Amino acid sequence: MTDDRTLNLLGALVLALADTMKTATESRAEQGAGVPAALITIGFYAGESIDTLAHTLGLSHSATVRLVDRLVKAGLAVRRSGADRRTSALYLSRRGKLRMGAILESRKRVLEQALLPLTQQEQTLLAGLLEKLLGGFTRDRQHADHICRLCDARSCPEQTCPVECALK
Amino acid sequence: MTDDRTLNLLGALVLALADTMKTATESRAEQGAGVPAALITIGFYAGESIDTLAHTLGLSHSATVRLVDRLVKAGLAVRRSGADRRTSALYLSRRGKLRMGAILESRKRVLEQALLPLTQQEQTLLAGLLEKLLGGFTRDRQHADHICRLCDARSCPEQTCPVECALK
DNA sequence: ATGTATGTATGCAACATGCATATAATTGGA
DNA sequence: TCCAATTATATGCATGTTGCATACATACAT
Repeated sequence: MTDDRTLNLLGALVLALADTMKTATESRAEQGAGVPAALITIGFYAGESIDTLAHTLGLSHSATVRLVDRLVKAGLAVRRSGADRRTSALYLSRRGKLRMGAILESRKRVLEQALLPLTQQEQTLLAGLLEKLLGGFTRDRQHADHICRLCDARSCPEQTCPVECALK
Repeated sequence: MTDDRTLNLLGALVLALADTMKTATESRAEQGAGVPAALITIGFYAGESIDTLAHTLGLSHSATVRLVDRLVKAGLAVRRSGADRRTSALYLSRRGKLRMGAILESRKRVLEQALLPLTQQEQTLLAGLLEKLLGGFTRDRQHADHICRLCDARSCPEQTCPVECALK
């Protein structure tokens, strides 16, 4: 039995922050909506296939092919030959890595700014609640990857990530 | 000085919940992305102009005109004459009100489900933190409307809404 | 009265997307 | 060894939403 007002508060914050993150990260991207998540995913999972990327992004296969086309054309990513001769292995170029860094930085600033109203103590408290929420929310492997598609994996060890841990 | 991991947790939850809310509300809408917010906004602010709606939705004027066209064509909304002879006043039809109810219901279910891992106490705690975050995040009138564009105004009195209160 | 601002509508081009389909490569069985 | 089913990628096509520039009507101010 949840207070309806709490629902609205959560819904509103989620919407507001997601909007702002979207704007901030896409302004650094220049090639459309899926780009930030694509760069970050490829960056952290170098050598990934297009198919895997498609699942993480939640796009159709064809949409992902075009997205990769755009990244390659913009000099941000490269297709190399993968394990199979069917599969391409995706990597970020030097430029792509820089872009990825800028996107992560941009996202970080938005979240830092959002957390300013909370004291250190309150932030720790919030982190605990978020862990529980994320743990309960995660459905499966694919969903987990999708949820974490914009995360900065450098500051989020898998062993303690509530999304990862929910799978075990 | 915020822990980087806390940032990721917040970013991940925000992304995950926003995605799910988007999917849930749009599956009830049938005419594209802006529709849920449009129906809810028109529903709670009957007689609103297209221009005002555009600002709340964060769309260009022309995009909003087409959106309203679609709503009208689908029998969900009607254009009536407003204060001016320039301005149209937007209202929901009977069908539109039903649709709005379904969208709100859908959103509510997602948020309720998400909050299940928390005890009653923890939910109250979270609500307090969310109030602070929302209060600090809100920039101005227009931003406030944008943030609350999917809220169920029936369960969120203006006097205590942190987004509203941040403006004063 | 006349020029400026406001609200709405439309022509146009750009762009991302999904579906259906094509092609190439791998795998597993007969 | 060969053929069918599966897997991975790529492309033609249609659809749908968007913003920009522009047009038009109405309101307002000087």
